[in-house]
Amino acid sequence: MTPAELSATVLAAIRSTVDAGELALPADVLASLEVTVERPKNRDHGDYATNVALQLAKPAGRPPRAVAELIAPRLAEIAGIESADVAGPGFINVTLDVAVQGELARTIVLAGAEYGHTDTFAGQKINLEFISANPTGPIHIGGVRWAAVGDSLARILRASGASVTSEYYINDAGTQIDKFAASLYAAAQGKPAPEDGYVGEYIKEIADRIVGEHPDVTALPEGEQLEVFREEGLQLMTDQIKQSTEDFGTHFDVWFSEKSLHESGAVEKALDRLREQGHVFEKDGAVWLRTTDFGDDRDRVLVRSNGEKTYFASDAAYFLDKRDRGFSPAIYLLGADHHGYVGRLKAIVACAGADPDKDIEVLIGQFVKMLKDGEEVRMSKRAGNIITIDDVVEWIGVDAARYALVRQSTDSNITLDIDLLTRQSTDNPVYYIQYAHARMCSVRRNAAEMGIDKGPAEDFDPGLLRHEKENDLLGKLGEFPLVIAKAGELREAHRVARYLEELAGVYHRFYDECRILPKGDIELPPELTRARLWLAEATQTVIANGLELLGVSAPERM
RNA sequence: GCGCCCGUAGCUCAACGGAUAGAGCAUUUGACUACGGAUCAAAAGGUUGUAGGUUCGAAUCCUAUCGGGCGCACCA
Repeated sequence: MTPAELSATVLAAIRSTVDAGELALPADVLASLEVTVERPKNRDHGDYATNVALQLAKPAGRPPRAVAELIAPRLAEIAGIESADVAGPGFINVTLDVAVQGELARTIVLAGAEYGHTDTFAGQKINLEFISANPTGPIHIGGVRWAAVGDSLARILRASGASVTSEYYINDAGTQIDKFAASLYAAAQGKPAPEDGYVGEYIKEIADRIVGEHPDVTALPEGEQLEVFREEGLQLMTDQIKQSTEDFGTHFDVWFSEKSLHESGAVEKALDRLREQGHVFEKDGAVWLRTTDFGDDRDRVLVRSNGEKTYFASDAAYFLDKRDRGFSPAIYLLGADHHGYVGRLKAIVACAGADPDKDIEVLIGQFVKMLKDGEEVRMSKRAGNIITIDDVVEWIGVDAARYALVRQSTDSNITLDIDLLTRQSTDNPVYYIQYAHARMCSVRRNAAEMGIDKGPAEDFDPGLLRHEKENDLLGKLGEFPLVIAKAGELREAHRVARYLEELAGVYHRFYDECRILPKGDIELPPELTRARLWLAEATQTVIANGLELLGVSAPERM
């Protein structure tokens, strides 16, 4: 019995208690009631515990324990439930029959890669935009965090049934691109970089490549040269970013060009649509959007008095484009330096007649801080000390990098010690998880050599899995679908990572105490060996499925 | 000044408003005739920054305050 099935069972028991006239509950309370069951930390509290009686105490007008005393006996009568006891302030602790619990192993193995997937977000069409760093340089360590988190979030939401389009917004219009072109031009000419230009080593490399492919370029008039450097540089830089993210296991379904919004007239059209909604006005020769109507702290300029459209105008056009493509919500994953954008983005949505509470979500992630020799490293493109996504991959590999970045809540600043990273230290918990997976694979290899396998599904006897460590493991395996759904609902990918660490721990402890294969004078009933092979394979399945959600490999050997 | 995020073990971090706040690293001590020791067992480590409040129950919610990070453009 899975936790979800148990929740439904508890709900049914409550309904029948109400139907029998033993418990009075307002109809709306009963209709909207969500029963949660959880694995108690203390195993004296049964296999699962629910606090539903505590929640119902007030609407029922009865003490929580009294409510629990009504529900528990009905649960205890249900087939598969060994006992249901009232404890503490009114928790109901449920213990399942061993075989009912063990059945989960067969369920998981048969479901395979599908286990953990639910239809929680079925029907939702979600747009998930992340990184979207300017194509004027390689993705640095800050962007890498979003590459790991955003990509994992996309996978998690898909696993819970959502249709997700991952998207990278390329800021290929505007003055920063002019500066980029001018910087390339200067580098090619051997001149010092322009003021406020881009300086890194990569500028020289790109300039050299362009000159290599267009030997005549330096002979052209300056204006034409700038045009070549702009177009070619943009292309090369974008290609590099695409390559880097793909190498990192992060895939974008859509690469969206800001320039295309201008060229297609989408920005103009967006301005018209906002005008129709009545939130556009003119002042001091500029065109403004009255975002203060919707909680922004000041109104924003759409078209400057010199006639140039602002970045904000293309932001508005971009959101409308997403909306026209049918997404709700459009999720933006932004760095902490952009949190001031939340208000204005929401205001765009409201001004466009959409619902800022439903059609857009802005997730703010905190920065990655770096330590070297015990001191914080301040990156600056000017100082040429930027650490890129490719550097990180080269040092520790994709698995360790993605894991280190995704295992922590994006609400927290994280600190990465570069010395530790470059030393490829094995204290990264990702190895603990991968090792559990590799260990299971090794057991299966050994079993195969001994001519043993888990046997056909109909011969699996779930009632044999009665060891305490087996019970722990089964309980943890059962949580997986809920963890994924919760991580998706809260947009918190790190929950999956933390869960896998717990699961790997429970597996290692099971492995330590419960021998799977016979050896020498260790006697093991063949049917127990087979049952444990089912359990171990179920664990392997869940670890592999979980790592897949994080974009981390599940190696068969390490 | 206004706004967003954070403050939990020596360090890095967890904890749908739930029962005795948990892991890893580091420290101390055990288990190598190993189904892979990249493991396991155990010890030690905490007034959840501080002070109030809300309730059956607060690390979590509210208020104040202290400390840290990041923002407050006709820049992109």
